[in-house]
Amino acid sequence: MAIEDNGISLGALDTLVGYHIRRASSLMATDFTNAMAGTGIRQVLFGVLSIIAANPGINQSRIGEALGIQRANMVSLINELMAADFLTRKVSPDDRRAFVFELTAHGEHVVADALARIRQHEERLLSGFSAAERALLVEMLTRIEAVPLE
Amino acid sequence: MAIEDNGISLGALDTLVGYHIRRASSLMATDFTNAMAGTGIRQVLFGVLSIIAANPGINQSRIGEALGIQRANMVSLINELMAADFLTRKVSPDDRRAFVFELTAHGEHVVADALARIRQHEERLLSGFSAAERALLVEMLTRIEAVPLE
DNA sequence: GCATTATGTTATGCATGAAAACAAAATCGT
DNA sequence: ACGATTTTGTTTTCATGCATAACATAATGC
Repeated sequence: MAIEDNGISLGALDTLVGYHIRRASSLMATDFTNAMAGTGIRQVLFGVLSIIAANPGINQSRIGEALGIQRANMVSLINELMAADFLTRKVSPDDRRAFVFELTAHGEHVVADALARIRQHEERLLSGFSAAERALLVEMLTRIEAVPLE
Repeated sequence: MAIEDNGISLGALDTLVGYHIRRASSLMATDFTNAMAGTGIRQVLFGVLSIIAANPGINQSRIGEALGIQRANMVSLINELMAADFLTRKVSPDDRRAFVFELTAHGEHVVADALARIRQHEERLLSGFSAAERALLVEMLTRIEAVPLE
């Protein structure tokens, strides 16, 4: 059983993939927050913006579907992004219940800026990884994401 | 840019390691919760128990240090585990401010049961991974954990 | 045309994590 | 030995994330 720098053993956690994913996720989230300080962009919000940028005209439910966010929790996220003038929202011509979204010019700019910061942030945390290693890591994580939970 | 099963593109997210770690973490957390239903054990609680099991006599601050949990947030976790009779807490002979912890017999039993469930849960989500791949994944994640955030 | 499903919404609860401030004890520096 | 500093556990508070239930309105299926 490996002993950490601080002399504390992780015990069973040491070999649990889930634990290390959780820790890495928390760590990256913290650095992400720091990297985005002052921009008002959080991980989820960037996710939503990225989906809209790549799928203009997408509706709320499908954004949530892509990101694993429930319909109910999408509402306040969209409100937040609308209030910040990152999005335009129109009633779908095909479905009067649904809204379709696009980025505003301001939103486009913010996404570009955020992306630059995020790339620096990832570079900072993944400087020890070659491009091939990063791709391999993403590929492995994607395989986990692909597992159905019943 | 890759298109997902549902026909929605992830856009910039697609190549961001942080996004995939976040998604995998959330996914594993959900399945963990299901796997532990009825036991009262959550990811954090198992973490604390595992640290105590591997380092009997450890104090509260150092548990938090090992897991990246702040002192303030350790308090209610410990209270919860004490209330469930998983732990014994004694004042440290070396430091009258500090408590030292050990698992109760009940706690030992619960950890063993939880670990069995967790191994099944990991097996379920990582069935597509060889032992070498799992080790590689953990090794890569550990390298991220090792990066100082200033 | 009626039952069912989909979309967006409100409200609520629980869990996580960060921050500030505190008392009591230990440690450090001189 | 004594005063300043640090450490330990604690309370309180806040922001965020994620889940569930229930609802009105619109679309779809039979």
